[in-house]
Amino acid sequence: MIIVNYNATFKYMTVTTLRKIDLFKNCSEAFFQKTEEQASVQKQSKGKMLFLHEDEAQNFYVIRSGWVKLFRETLDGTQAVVDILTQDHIFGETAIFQNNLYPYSAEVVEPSEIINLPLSILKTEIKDNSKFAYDMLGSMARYRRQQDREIEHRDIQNAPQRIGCFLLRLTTQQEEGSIVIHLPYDKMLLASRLGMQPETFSRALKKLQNETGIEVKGATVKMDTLDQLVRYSCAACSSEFPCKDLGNAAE
Amino acid sequence: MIIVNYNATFKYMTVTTLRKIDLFKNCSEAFFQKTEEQASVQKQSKGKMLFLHEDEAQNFYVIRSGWVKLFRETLDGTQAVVDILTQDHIFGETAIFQNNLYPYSAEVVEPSEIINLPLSILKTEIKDNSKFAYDMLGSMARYRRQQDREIEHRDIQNAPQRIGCFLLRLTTQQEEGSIVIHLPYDKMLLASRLGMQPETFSRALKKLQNETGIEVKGATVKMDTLDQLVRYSCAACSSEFPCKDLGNAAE
DNA sequence: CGAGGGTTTGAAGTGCATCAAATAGTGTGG
DNA sequence: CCACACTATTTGATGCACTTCAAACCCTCG
Repeated sequence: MIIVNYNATFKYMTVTTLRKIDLFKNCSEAFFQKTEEQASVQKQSKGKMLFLHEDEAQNFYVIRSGWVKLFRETLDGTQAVVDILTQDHIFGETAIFQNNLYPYSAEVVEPSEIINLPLSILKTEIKDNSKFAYDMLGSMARYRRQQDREIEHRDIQNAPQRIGCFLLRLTTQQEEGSIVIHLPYDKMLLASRLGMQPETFSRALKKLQNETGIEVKGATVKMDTLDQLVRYSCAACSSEFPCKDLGNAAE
Repeated sequence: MIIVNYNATFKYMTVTTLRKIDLFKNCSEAFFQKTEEQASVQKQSKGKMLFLHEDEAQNFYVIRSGWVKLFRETLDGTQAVVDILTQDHIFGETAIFQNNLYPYSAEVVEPSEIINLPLSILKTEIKDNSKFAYDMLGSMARYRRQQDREIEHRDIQNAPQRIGCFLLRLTTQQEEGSIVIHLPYDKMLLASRLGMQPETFSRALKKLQNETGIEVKGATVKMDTLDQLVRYSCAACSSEFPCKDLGNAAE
């Protein structure tokens, strides 16, 4: 009896989570009902591989909490990070358009709650609900824009600037007084996210301190104002400063 | 009278061109009729700017022939190439999802024929025709995949390998005997497309010759077999060799 | 407390960028 | 058809940013 109730709660929470996600705002009741019936939610710990690049895809995923790394690797094991996602983001969904093969591997990098849903539900909703298809196109377009920016950054920003830019995108919209940022995951991962070595990250962060007067202690970054950081990082970027609106696959 | 006939021919050709493009295969007759009425085709020469980053967007574009560069630039004029497109590819269409602002600038880099179409036609078709919306999602997913690969390449391939990889993607599927490739546009542009300086491109191409035995003369590249090139470039990539199926915005 | 990873620091090497200049190629007007 | 002007491409020399390898330090968690 306890188990049944627990599952019921879980499933209820799943739909609640999905309803809060902007991408699903125009989804049909049929969609939500099917997700309620077929979702499974799992608590995953660091290191768990959810699927591998080129795996046959049955499901897509929604992150309820935690962090997940998407990446690909070459035969010799060198790995390239595609993205690192958190709460309310979806992944694995593009397999629908890729012959049902995942275009990257997915690994949990912080303790996470992951919602697991059949791709078929999503596919049906896209085909039957043109509003949702439209929203999904918008989401893809934003993601594409973000990837373009990523390529640009790696072309024209140096390591300290890339870190500064990343920090700026972590700040919440209107900060007042002293600004405090917590790095969302460990520095090794951050380095790979930004396309550099951990050693380079460490040195670049130190340089960023000297150049902009931010204070770094462990995973905490403090500063009085964003101005310095903006002047330092955004000079080497084609976007104007409050550049957070570029969005992501789940928005 | 002559002018009228000429325009009629032009418009007829426009629709013919669009019908051949895979992305539009499921478009409605209403769509094709509207494009016939509202399309304008222009011959553009090298250097022509079609629109600027952040411009208010009214139209999207289809390339009938030639080459177009999409790029963004920082205040100091440094530019980052987003993509370089040719025949049957569309661009500017994502402005629909970006508050009607173009997310990049577009410049003609070789003499080109460009078809000019109102975004409203496309938007209507997406909303009314779920098959087309679905195809468009597929196209976006493939583009996204391609961008992911681009980031990966810049991370883990060096300059000569990136050139080799690019050459491999230029070869047509089943080559027999001696293989000849013509570089599609000038080397400066190619360099920026691959994220390197012209000087680096020149040296890297020479290195690629020494390492793989390809013969380069001007814009022509000759080789007996792809094997050498595959071994040299694809080692530093997460995709298996015939990796051309990754597609593009127009496919 | 000790083991094992994350992080920092140091030293050296490498690849690409940059600056400068020579050379090749292309289109122009005479 | 040639010479000039201009641009693309190549070559050389040098510098810098990031990587790599190695070792120390630090943290946290059993």
